[in-house]
Amino acid sequence: MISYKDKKVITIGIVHELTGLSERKIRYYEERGLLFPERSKRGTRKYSFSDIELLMKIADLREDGVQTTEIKRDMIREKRKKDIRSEMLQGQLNAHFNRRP
Amino acid sequence: MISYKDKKVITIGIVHELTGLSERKIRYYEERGLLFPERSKRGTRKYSFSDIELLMKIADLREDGVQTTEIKRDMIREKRKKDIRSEMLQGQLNAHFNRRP
DNA sequence: CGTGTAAGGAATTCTGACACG
DNA sequence: CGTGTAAGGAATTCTGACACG
Repeated sequence: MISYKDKKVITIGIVHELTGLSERKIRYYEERGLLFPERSKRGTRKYSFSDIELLMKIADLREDGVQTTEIKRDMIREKRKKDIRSEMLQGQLNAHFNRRP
Repeated sequence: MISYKDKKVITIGIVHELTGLSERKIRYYEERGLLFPERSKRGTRKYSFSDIELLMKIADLREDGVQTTEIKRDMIREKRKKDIRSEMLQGQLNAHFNRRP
């Protein structure tokens, strides 16, 4: 289920090229818990294409004056909804095929 | 038709991490015309996931003693075949729908 | 709170070259 | 031919801090 889109391989300089965001901003949004780049052996941050898309969304929201705390809250809400939907789907599949989960 | 797989965004250090090939080898295969990374503004090489897959194939062939010249020749042959196939397909489509290309 | 900037160090990348085989 | 390595410079990245608002 994880493809190229989620592989963390892009350095912060390239992310800056791709998004136009300053490295300061990119690091700050991480500090606020909005995204989680991996680290290479020597400690440099590595981002995925998904991270880049997320950063663009964050940039849009920030332009509208939305604070990072609110952005984080919304992200958590959305994730919860998504988790519930996949739980329900899984439950229905179980009911049909397993009888006993 | 171009997706994340072909976007050139990965620095040589990460390519080395991912493939296990030395930077020397990676640059040399480029010198021999086997792959074509892009350059960032400041001149650092940028590779795609496709490039990484290609590098793994090259590494396998090199292990079998195949020279870079032969590898290049084979790659050109394959590309030609592929081009011909898509030309033929295009021709058939034209014949069916256009009558006159 | 969100972002810029100067600071200093450590790690990265680049090129051209010499070495060996 | 294919690859390692030492060399020197330029660019990158990192962290912690101060500034402003």
